[in-house]
Amino acid sequence: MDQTTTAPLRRDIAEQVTARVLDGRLPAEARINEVRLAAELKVSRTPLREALVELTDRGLLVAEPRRGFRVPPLNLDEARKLYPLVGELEALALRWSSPQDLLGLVEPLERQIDAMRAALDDGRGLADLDDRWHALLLSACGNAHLMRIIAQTKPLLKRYDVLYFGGPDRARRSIDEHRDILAAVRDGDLNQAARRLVQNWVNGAAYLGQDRRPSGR
Amino acid sequence: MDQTTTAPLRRDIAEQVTARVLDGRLPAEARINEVRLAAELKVSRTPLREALVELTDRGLLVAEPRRGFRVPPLNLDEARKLYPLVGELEALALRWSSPQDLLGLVEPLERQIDAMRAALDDGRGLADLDDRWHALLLSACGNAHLMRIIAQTKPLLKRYDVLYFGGPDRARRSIDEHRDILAAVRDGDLNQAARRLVQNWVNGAAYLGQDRRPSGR
DNA sequence: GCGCTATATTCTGAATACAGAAACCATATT
DNA sequence: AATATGGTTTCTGTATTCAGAATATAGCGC
Repeated sequence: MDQTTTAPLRRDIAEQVTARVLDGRLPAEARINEVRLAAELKVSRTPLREALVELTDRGLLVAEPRRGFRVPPLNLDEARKLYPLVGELEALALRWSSPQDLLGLVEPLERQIDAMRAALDDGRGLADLDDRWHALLLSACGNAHLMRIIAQTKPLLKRYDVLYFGGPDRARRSIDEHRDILAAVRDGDLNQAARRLVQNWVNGAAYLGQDRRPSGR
Repeated sequence: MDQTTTAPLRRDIAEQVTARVLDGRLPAEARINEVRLAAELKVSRTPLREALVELTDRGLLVAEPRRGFRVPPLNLDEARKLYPLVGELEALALRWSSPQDLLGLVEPLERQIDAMRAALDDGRGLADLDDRWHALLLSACGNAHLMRIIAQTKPLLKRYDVLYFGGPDRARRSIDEHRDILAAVRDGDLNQAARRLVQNWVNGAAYLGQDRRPSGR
């Protein structure tokens, strides 16, 4: 069977650096000190730099000529463009999915929605469930390059995602949107489903502008 | 202009390696010998590897766990998915362009089409003009991430593009399609223009099936 | 002669070393 | 006191070195 294929070190590192950018351990605007970060991650600079180059190519970091890597500033304007972008990319993936395979996904997708309803108050858990739901929905798309692009683009958006944490009202609405998307899938109307999927992301962007309310309740 | 800003070496290297993949000096299936390639490019392995990591992340190369980097095989099925993908990405960029800015582009785009008509027999020059036309058409799109994705995806397709080189008949048809796209832009009907843009790419894919032998022996 | 195993070589992946640019700091000068 | 300036230190970008896996080669047994 499959032996333990040693993944290249840069893969792990890229994931860890991504996590640090998303959770703010590497905050916006921060310059990255390669030696210190390498020490923290217990690796040498070489694979770390390879990971940083990867992330820079995806837009999660920026490289300034002789000044190294930096976490780009948070930019509401950029965020407002990213949400529709991910929406359209996912919509494309959905339209290009195999309709039969999609029908097989209806039931697990339904169950996931139930799970989300049960986790209305757990912001982080809900975000995870949301991610998995979208991933599952798009798992029937055979366009590998599109899927790669989506996977590489979503972290850019996640950086803003964590900011708003819509709260239960937003969560409820999003769950309803998921239900409607799923209904269109069940009907075999992929175009309708795709439109609703875009709308789901666009609606997510709408929550960016307003002040971030602490999730107290 | 600011010329003193030394671009990182990996940028040059990535471009040179891309060129070698596209023109076949690094043929499909070829494994990349890092020391040899570094010697040929007169650089050390470190920035070369950084460039290879970049290109792998874009899908132009593949990395096998402990066997290094490889040029992925040509895959007609992949190509047939890449053309519509680039088409949809460009269509998106067009729909998101500033209508006013687009109107300002109509005249230069018209001139470029004339230049293409004059270069009907020069396959390589024509391909260049085509590239520039599309780049110009999308230059009014302000979505930086989408533009980056497009720029990173097109080389994947170029690998197949050079194979067919449709000939003057295909060229003539493509030029007509460009004219029709431009007409829709002139009318301010971006959706129509976007649809025609997708079709232009899809038609490009149609020329792939022809004279390319598969591997089965 | 053919196949298998042991050994040598090659190559990648990672660590370390080095050179030059940028940032920092302290001092001196107006 | 504020600012310019020279020197020092830090950090990046690149080169080189090292270790271990993968592949090729030669030797050995059958």
